[in-house]
Amino acid sequence: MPTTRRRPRSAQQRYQEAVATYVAAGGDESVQRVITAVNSLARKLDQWYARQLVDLDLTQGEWAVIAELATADGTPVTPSRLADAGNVAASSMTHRLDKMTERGLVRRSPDPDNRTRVLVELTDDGWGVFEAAVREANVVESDVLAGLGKKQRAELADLLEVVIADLDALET
Amino acid sequence: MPTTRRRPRSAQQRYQEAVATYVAAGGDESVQRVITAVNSLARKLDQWYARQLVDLDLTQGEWAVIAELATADGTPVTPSRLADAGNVAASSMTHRLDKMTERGLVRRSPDPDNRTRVLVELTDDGWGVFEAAVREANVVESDVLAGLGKKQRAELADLLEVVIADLDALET
DNA sequence: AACGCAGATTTCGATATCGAAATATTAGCA
DNA sequence: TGCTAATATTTCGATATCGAAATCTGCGTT
Repeated sequence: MPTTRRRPRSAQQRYQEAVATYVAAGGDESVQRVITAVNSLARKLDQWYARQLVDLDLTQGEWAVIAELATADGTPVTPSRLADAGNVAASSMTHRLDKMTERGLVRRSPDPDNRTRVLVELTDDGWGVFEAAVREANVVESDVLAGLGKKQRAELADLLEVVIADLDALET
Repeated sequence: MPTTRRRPRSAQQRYQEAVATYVAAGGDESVQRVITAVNSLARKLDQWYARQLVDLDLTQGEWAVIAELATADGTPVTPSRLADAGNVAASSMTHRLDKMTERGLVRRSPDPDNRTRVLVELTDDGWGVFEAAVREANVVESDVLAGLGKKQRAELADLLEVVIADLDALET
């Protein structure tokens, strides 16, 4: 144990200092409050997801693939789309899919319309893992939002959805 | 060019399908709307940050270190704290700090109070990079929030801050 | 004061990721 | 049709990350 055992600053305190620092460095306050909050929250969630994924013997990258495939909603998904979605190089996705195929989580098949393409799908096992993970994650996520009432959650979601709706227009 | 050039689904469409899928898999709707929105937004921001960081010749991991040090606000920062903050193993942080030290972005010094510890600080060059990055990022971030008025931004930030304030209580 | 335990960092071998080049197929055009 | 440019995926060598073990320091007990 170190001589001086510093208590770690609270997430709230760290958030406030971060906003102040970003503003001091030239950011707009109204922007930084929102963006910093979103990023802080997402990173904290990632930490919790990582712990839960250990139980399922999945890496965060593998989970990203499963989630992307599960939410594709019938649309065919190619390796390159998965790479984009996961912020990862296409060559990394090749290896990742190799391992996930070996484990029986996903299946590769040639695109009937275009032989340069490969389509990736979840297997039944893959779907099973997805549903187990969602139910487990929902527990933590509910706790995270426990401080907000039903009305506040809806308000928050509405505002975030406005931002998301604008997102595509920014893709230059 | 493939035979069928599918237009990629909009971010909004993908978000809505994701929420529907998570709910179908057993998640609460009021939870999934918020959490999915936060995660979608954060990942989209990460993509844009990655592009901007190329200009500064920084990886996302290196940026995470710089941001953590910049927002530490005078508090001493150890390698293990940086590893935690960046969701990365302590041994990876050792290597990352080696390279950043070589480049003159950060400085390691022994903790005067405890010789098992190492304290990490930004150099003047490191601060310069931080400020340049914040100003550049603020441009994109402002665009992302362009659809919200001043009042709505404040409302959104207020709600997110409630969630953040509750975060520490969940650290078991 | 000496001992053993706990914490922080680094070292080391295995694995994952990256970027560039290679391969294969398709689209567009003369 | 034949040719060239573009796209999707994989291969390959270099680098980054991981987890376990090693090293070192400081704390607490006897």
